[in-house]
Amino acid sequence: MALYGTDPQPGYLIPSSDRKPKLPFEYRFHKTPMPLLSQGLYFNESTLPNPCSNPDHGPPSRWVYYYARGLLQCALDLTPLSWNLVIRGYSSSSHPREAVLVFHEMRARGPSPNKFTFPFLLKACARTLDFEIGKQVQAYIVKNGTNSDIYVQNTLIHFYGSCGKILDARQVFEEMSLRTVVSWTAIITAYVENLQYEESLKTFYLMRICRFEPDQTTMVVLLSACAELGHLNKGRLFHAQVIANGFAMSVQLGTALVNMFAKCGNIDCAYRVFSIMPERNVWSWSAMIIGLAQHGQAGEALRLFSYMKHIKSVVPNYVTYLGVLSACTHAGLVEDGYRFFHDMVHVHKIEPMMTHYSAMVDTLGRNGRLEEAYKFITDMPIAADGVVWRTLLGACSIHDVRNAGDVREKVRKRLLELEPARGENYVMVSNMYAKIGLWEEVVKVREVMREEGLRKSAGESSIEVGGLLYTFFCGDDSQGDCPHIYRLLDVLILHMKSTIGIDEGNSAFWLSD
DNA sequence: CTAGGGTTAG
Repeated sequence: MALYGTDPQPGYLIPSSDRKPKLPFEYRFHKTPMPLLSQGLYFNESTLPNPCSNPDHGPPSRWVYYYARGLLQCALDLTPLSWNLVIRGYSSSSHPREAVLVFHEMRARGPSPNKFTFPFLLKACARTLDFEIGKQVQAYIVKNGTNSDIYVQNTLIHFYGSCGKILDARQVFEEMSLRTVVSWTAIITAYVENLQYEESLKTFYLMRICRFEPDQTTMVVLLSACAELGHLNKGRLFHAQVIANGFAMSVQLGTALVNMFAKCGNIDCAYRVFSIMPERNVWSWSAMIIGLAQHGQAGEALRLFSYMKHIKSVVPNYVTYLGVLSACTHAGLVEDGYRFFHDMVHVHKIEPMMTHYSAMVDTLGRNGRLEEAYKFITDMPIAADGVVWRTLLGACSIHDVRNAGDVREKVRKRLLELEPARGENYVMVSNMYAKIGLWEEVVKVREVMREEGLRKSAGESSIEVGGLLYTFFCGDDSQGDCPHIYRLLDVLILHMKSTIGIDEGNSAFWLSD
């Protein structure tokens, strides 16, 4: 609930049958003095403030909403503009659903919605992922005759993309008679949001063939696609285009570049971009901290975090803490992990998400503190998910497996109860037993898998060689010289064993299945 | 009064 700030609670509807202007219930019981409608209108249509005109200024105070709604109720002969402003306010607030309710009121007793109404309304539907409502809105748009408006069409693409309906988004895009760079970016974004990164790049090439020039927003989206694909060469190319086009290094563009370089394995370039960014916010800092943590530079990540907080006075958010906790995991800093976790909850009032819990479990587990990790899980205020249990099971497999029987068995039981249909879990359990030589258990687990018809779903990875991206699956031998690849892998494992002392069990664990 | 954007573990 803390997330909702001081907004009014949803579900409040002004009864349309009530002719006499009356203040809403919540309005009457509000503690702070507020302007009374009976003393005349304090706002008119042109001065009605947009409660969310600048999201950086925090959530709007609740009376702004009540006042706006009271105004809609009391005033007669309102133009669509008044309604649109209230719908706009809600669509970018933390209660976007309310925008839809206001729209219903508008249809029931207000003027006819116009072409400005729908972009706001669809934005609200996109934010609430309300596909059914949005679909109805689209039908209404067609009836209303505003479906040829380019703003409406672009928002429709965005809406369908957000709801995971990429085909609907594509259809809207195809049927457009006129497109702008915004339309192209919207459909490219829809592909990225739906994890179809290759398709997003293809659409970009098509965009270029149609002689549209990308802008900053397009580049930001493409860079995030490169980051997800790990496609450093493409990312570099887009970076070059950013420079060649003379695009200003905005916060979003800089953050996207930092993230792309970090995800593609070039932490030095990430840091270089980060250091020349003219402006940074918590997202930029988070991207850099996560990048450093993922590259094993935990000390640097924590130093940066401290610098961000104390010197730059940037307030960390839950993503920043993901990076910080992951740095603690990689550096084996259990006590620091506890301390950061505590700060996150009690100083910054951030409610931990499952990922934060699993990072803590990972930190404890990797340090061999298996009992403690188990207790941490059972003390969590929310039920642990499969990821958390798998994290701890993984820790049981690498730490003192022979003596960890107690925790190990409890974890195995909980995991298989929670996700009995997930093949990967059985593979993990079976490998763990194999490692400590409990072969009869291995046979039992494999038996269960066979009976239930369970298989491990194929893990997917990709690697860039000579500018070409190769995507492959677990056990996939379609990539040409397979024996050669495995021989090379053996050499690499041998090298790791001799340099950092990876033990036999571990490499067997990695290579299984 | 309108459209598209960055950060999320193992």
